[in-house]
This record gives sequence, structure tokens and C-alpha cells, in this order.
Amino acid sequence: MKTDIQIYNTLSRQKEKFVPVEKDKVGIYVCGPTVYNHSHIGHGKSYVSFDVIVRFLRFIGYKVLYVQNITDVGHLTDNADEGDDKIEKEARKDRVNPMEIVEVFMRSYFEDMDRLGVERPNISPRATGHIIEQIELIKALISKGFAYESKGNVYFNVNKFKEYGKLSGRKVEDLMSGTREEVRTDKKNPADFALWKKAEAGHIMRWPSPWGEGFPGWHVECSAMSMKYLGSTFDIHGGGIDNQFPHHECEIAQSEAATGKPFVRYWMHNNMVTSNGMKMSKSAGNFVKLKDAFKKFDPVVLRFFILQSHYRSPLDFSDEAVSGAGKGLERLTNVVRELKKHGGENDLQPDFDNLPEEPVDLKRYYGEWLAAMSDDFNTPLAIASLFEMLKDVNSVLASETLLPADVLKLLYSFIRALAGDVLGIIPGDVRAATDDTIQDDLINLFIKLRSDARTNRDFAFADMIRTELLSMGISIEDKKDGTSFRITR
RNA sequence: GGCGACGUACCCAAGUGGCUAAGGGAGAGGUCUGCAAAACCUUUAUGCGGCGGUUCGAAUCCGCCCGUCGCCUCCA
Repeated sequence: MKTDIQIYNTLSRQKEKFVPVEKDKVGIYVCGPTVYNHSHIGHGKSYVSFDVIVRFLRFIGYKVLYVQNITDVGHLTDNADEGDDKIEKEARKDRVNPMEIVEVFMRSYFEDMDRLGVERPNISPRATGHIIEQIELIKALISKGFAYESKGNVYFNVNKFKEYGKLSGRKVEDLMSGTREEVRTDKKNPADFALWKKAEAGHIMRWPSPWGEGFPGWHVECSAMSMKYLGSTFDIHGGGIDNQFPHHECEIAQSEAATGKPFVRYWMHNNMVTSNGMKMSKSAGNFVKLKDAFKKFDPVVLRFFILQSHYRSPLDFSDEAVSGAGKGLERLTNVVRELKKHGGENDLQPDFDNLPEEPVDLKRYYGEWLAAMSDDFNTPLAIASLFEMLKDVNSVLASETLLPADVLKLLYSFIRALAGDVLGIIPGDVRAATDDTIQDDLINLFIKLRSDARTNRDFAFADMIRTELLSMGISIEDKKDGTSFRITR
């Protein structure tokens, strides 16, 4: 790799140089959604953040295998050991099969992510598709003495795993004393967590197992599926900071107890999206669904808004803040449109090792961008360097000197690579004209009528045309080299 | 109660020991324009929650205080 990168590792609580298990390859697992409801902005932040991380790793030359699960069983409400299965609860409410609920919200999730420009993971394994692997893992844990069966349930014995708490900085003793629930008779220790749950009569989702019919606990699926596809030790495991404990702590315990090997080298946790300063969550009910947010804001604006803060910082969602981000993104969009208009669109791949310093110092801006991205994926800083570059590009575009075609091509391909391919913040439909020649001709006809009116100093008529076009989302701009238009919606 | 973060201009948000505290939005002035829009130029924190301390030097390290949030029950 030409570039060293630093990653903040939750395990060590500091930034570390990234060294993959296998040279030039990265295995990454990110906790996916439990599909019992539509996704909200918080999911957007999480998956956009990891999408950029994966894209950047690929950009600098790594071959990345990105696995992100779909949890479709075992995730319980309220209390990890007492509550209902979230999906089954929804299914009962609608009187449908739980798998219908899963299908509806899994599709909804991918739709939303597609609109946010999130590239699909290489593998999206589902928990219900890996019951056998989960049972095998549980059997291994029992045979090694880390887990025990009790009345058809299987629990992980946290006292047997000495490093329990190493990720979240907790001690088993503290957890015990802090437990308010009455000690369940079938658990040895209140901090023990369920690997397998007995299916009570009437429970729909159930599978046969050595311990009777039941279903897997919430944490096992991630251990079973991540290790199945990425190996028993892999590079990066990501997820929301709210999953640090207990979910990821339990994953470590299960996996390392079963294999005797280190589970994950770099743990990455993204911070939460808040609304009026309070964490946005499905259970709190204060979440903004992505589908609703899309009605107000272009998805690419939301993506840009998300990337304007660091993935480890909390992000407070407000209409004002997103609108501001949208205004800012227009600066980028305008430059891309101008470059395309001047014939800059092309398939050129910039040679990042030999960038020019004139007329725009691409060498410097690339260096700044790369340094920012390499330092724990500092997207806000990377975006700042892009905006400084945009200012220079605008300056040369506005200057009297006409830029040669190859310079225009390079500027365009440079922006497309950094802002588009990696950050994904160039709207997909930026174009110099509409996609309809008749529309273009009609608009240009009005522009000609307006120009004639201006020549005759009939400004009332000219302004009327401009106002009317603007109300249709067509913005008229008088430039040195003539009048042009752009579509603003 | 235990553990962990955070508090930077009107708003969003980088910066974690040392040039004039990034970038975006908003505001003000200017260039261009018939007027706009877009773009560019100038400008808006002698200051980084407060008070002490360490240091030649701190937003950045340490202590205390105030405030906000997260996890400890499900959550990206």
C-alpha cells in the first residue's frame, strides 16, 4: 500500500497504524440492522460512514471483503432475556408470517441505502440462514466449558471468560452488582447471556437443536457469520457505539472462547445521531425515518450532511443544519456542472502520483485530502480540502484565460474520483443540460426571447421570463460568454 | 451509583502542545450585472464552558467545578 492509515481502535482507545491480517486485503464486518421497522437517520449515518471507509480502502488499493448481516431472528425487546422477539412481535401485530416482516423491512433498508449511495456489501448474510453455524458454535462453547444448558436454554458463562469486559471497560463484578433484575433460576450468573433460547408454546420462529426446539440468542449470529466468511481472526469490525456493550463484548467472548484466537484486530464504532440533543432510536420513538427525510431533502444532501462531521462524533439532526449542508453541496454541484459543460466529462483516471500544481494545485489538495482520509477517515477535513480546491477551480474558470481541454478533463476526473467515487457526494444526475433535447431547445428559445427583450431594454418582460422559468426549477444565469441555465430541482 | 464521551463564532463543524484557530451555512461590504443569479475578493471567535495548575509556549496535558450526552435493558 502506498499510504499508511491510522484507525481509532476501541480496544486500545487510541489510533493505531492499520496492518491487515493478509497483505493488501481487508476483511470487514459491520453489524447490520434488525429488520422490524424502517431505517432512520441513525442507520444512515452508520452505513454511510462505513460505506466511505470501504470505498476509501478500495481506493488506496486494498481488496476489501465487506460483510454486513441482516438480523432476522433472536433480537428481543426490552430485556435481553425476557422480552419478545422484535420481529415476531411485529408479525403478530399484523397477523403475518415473521418472514414477511423481514422481507418488507429488509427491502426497505436496501432501498434507503441505495438512495443514499451506499454500495451493497459483498455478502449480506441472514441470521435465519445460519442456524446450523450458530448451533455448531454453541456446541463448541459447551464442550469447552464456556457455556451451559439449563431448561432448554443455553447461556454463556461470563466468569469463564476472563477477558469479558475488555472492549467496553467493564468488570463482571460491577455488572452483577448493577443488575436490578432478580436472578433467574436457570442462570448461574445474572451477567450470563443467552446463546440459545427455548421456544415456548406458540412461538413461531423455532428450529430443532440438541437442546430442544428454540431459536438463537442475539449475539451469536454475528460471531457465527463473521467468522464463517472472514475467518476466525479478521481485520475490522464496525458498528454503532451503542452496540459496544453488550453486543460486541459478547461477540468477543463467544468467538475467542470458541477459537482460542483473537477475534478482531480493529474495532470501530460510529457515534449516534441525535435529535434535539437526544439519541435517535427506534425504541425511543424520536427517530426520523429515512423515507420521510428523503421527502424533504435530496438523499445526497443527507449523505453530505453526515460526512461533514466525523464518524466518531455525534451528529445532531435538524432541518436547519441539513439545509445549510445542502447549500454548501451546491457549490460542488455547480463546479461539476461547469466542468461538464465545458467538455470536461470523460473516463480519464488521474495519475495521482503525477498531479500538476498549475493552474490548480491538485498535488497539494490531493495530499491534504489523502492525509485527512488516512487519519481515521476524517471526512470533514477531507471535504474542507475539496472546498478549498473548488475555490481555485472557480477562480480559473472565471478568469479570462481559456483552459485547455486536457486540463478541464483532469479537473473533472479529479473531483469525480475524490468527491464522487470515494465520498459519493456528487449527485448522480448533475448534467449541463436536461436529458431531453426538446426541453433544452424550448428553454433556449425562452433564453433567446429574453435576450432580445434585454437588447430592447424591455426588462419587465425579460425578468418575467426569468421568474417564470425559475418557478419551474430552471435558473437563468447571465455569464460573460452568454446566458446559460441550470436545473435546480 | 459504575463506565465513557463531549462543551470551539449566530448555526453546523475540523483542529488534541507552537506559524495569522480549517471548511460549510448565515450576516456585512465590494467586483461583475439593467437588476438578479452564480462566481470571486474582503469581513465576522486576541478567542476555544468556568477557575486553577504544568510548560518558554495549551483550545490541545493535569485537577476541580458547571453543563450536555451515551452505555450499564433493546438500539446503527
